Amino acid sequence: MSQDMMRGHLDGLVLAVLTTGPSHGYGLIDALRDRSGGAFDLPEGSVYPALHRLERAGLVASGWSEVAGRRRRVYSLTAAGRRSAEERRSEWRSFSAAVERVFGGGEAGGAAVGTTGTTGTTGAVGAVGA
Amino acid sequence: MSQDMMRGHLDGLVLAVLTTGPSHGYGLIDALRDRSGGAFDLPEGSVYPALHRLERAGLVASGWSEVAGRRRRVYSLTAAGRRSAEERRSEWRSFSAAVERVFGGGEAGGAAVGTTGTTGTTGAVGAVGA
DNA sequence: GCTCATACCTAGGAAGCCTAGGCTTAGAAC
DNA sequence: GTTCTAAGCCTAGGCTTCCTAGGTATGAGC
Repeated sequence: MSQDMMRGHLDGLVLAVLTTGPSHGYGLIDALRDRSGGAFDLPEGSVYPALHRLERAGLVASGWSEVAGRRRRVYSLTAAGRRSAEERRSEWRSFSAAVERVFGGGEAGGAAVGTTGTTGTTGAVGAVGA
Repeated sequence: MSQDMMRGHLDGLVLAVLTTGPSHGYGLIDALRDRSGGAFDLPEGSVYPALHRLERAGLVASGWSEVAGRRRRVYSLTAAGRRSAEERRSEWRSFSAAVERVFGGGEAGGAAVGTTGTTGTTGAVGAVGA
């Protein structure tokens, strides 16, 4: 994978994980890694701020729980969060489909891209080359 | 669609459009809008800096052309740009598949998310609720 | 002459993610 | 008993990227 492709997608992914049940920060990181097949191995510095952002926005709620003498902050979806998770999923689908169209359109080699109506001019390019 | 989901994807999309042939800034905006089915209607302030960035990186080359008395800066892929376009496409495919797995995994309602080995504790959460 | 569409450009701001640190507790190692 | 590792949490600061909002110039239509 690479740098920051997931800008703007993290929140949706976190919400998606939380639709399966409450989780705490560390567990969420693991869940994201597992469910993505190892592709998303997010640093804590990404996930915790995201969770706080989502809580501020009222999409998740948190509570402390004590497990084996250790404090955990457990996050779960609010009603708004559940709605938002659905929205973000369908937004992702649209986005993904659009990207796919753009990437897919370039398959067939030579077709001109169309320079806004004024057709037949694109070929006459000066000093442009590989 | 929404705000800035395409962070980190713009360059790849621009390169993808240019694989079908040279284009200038305005034409590229049109091509992206058309090929995405209207989803990507990018402002010039996004596209021009992206083109300049790509040129600095050696992935596209530009040349001026005169069309109907108007100057156009026409961009085309370099050899490195073609390689990069391919790379970014396959990166997108991986990324997209990973996101799909995360979004898809939440379908079946109640399955616990797994809180890092220490199983059977996630349910015992304090004041967390919708 | 005015407006609109084409066509280019840039400065500045906002947002998001990551790097790099710091904190605590439990359990294992020695 | 001290030290180390892992589980957990957190934040400040920086970098990149995109968008907003402005600017310029030409040709066509009225």
